[in-house]
Amino acid sequence: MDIQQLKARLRMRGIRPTRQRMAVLTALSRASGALTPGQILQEARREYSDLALATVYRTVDLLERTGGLRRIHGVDGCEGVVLATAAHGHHVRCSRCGRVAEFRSCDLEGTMEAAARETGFVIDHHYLELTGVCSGCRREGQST
Amino acid sequence: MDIQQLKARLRMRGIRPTRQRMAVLTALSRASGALTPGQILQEARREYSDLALATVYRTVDLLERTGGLRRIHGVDGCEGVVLATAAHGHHVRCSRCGRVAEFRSCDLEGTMEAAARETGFVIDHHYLELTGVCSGCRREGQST
DNA sequence: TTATGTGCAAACCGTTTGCAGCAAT
DNA sequence: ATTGCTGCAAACGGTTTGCACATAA
Repeated sequence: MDIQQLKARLRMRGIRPTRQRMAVLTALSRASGALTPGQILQEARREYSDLALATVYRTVDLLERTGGLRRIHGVDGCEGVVLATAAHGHHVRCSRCGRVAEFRSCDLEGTMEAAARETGFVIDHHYLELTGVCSGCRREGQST
Repeated sequence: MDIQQLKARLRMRGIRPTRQRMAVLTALSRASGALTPGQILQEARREYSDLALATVYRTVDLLERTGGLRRIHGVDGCEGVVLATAAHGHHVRCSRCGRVAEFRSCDLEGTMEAAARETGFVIDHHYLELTGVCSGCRREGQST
C-alpha cells in the first residue's frame, strides 16, 4: 500500500500521522509476513532511527483499536502484527517463511451449527487461522 | 475424569505420577473452564499446599508435549489450559464465564480448499476456535 | 541406589507506565 | 498556544532456569 494512502487513512480517523507512526506503517507495508514489535522497531528504524520500542507498542495498540492493523495468532500465541486490508478476513501463515496471506472465503456455517448443537452454546464469534506452505517456499523445497 | 484414570494415563506414558502432578491434574479435572498457570496453582494447592508455580509450568509443558492437556487460545493470546479429551477437538469458549466445551464436528474442507485457491498456499494445519455464550449463562441472562 | 522431580530464588524478557520535553495542529 | 506524542528509564508480571534437596522406582 502507498504511503500517501496510509497517511490519508490516519488523518481520516483523526490520528496524527507522525514520523514515528509512518515509519511503523511503512515497515509493515513492506513486510511480507507478520512482524513482532521488536521486528517492527528494527525495520522502522531504517525510516526513523530514533524510534523507541515503547512508541511501537503504543502505535500498535492505537492502530489495532482503530482498525489499521491486526494481530495474528497461532497455536503458540501472538505471532505478530500485519497491516489490515480487507475487513474480516482470515489468515494463512506460511510455516517456513512466516509470510501471511489473507483470504475471504470463509464458510463455517455448517461447522458452527454443528458445534452449537454439540455443546449447547450460542456461537457469536469465530477465529480461524490456517497454516501451510506458500508457493515460494514450495518451489524452494522442490530443488532441495 | 477419575483420578485413578489420570494416574494410569501418566504411568502408561512413563511419566511419574507425583503428588504435584496429580494435584495439577485434579485441579484441571474439576475446573469447568480453562485455567491459567496461576489459577492452576491456586486450585492445586488445595490438594498439595506446598506446590510451587515453577512446578506448574513444568507440568503443563510436560503434559502438553505428551498430549495430556491442551492450551486454549483466543484473539488475545493464550487463555489457559484444559485437560485433553478427544483427539483433535476444537473449542468453544464462553465469553461470560470462561467455560470451555469441546466439539468434534469440524468440516473445514470447503473453506480450506477455497483458501488454498485464493492464496496459493498448501494448507497443512487449521486452528479454529469459537466464542459464544453457554447455556448456563444464557439462562442467567434471561432473568437479568 | 539412581534417575527424576521439586522448591526456592534469581534471572529473563516482552510489555507497560510516569514523566519531562517535543511536535503537530 | 494547546493538545497530543515521544523518548527514556524504571517498573512490572508472567515465565524460565540453576541448584541443592527430596522422592519415586
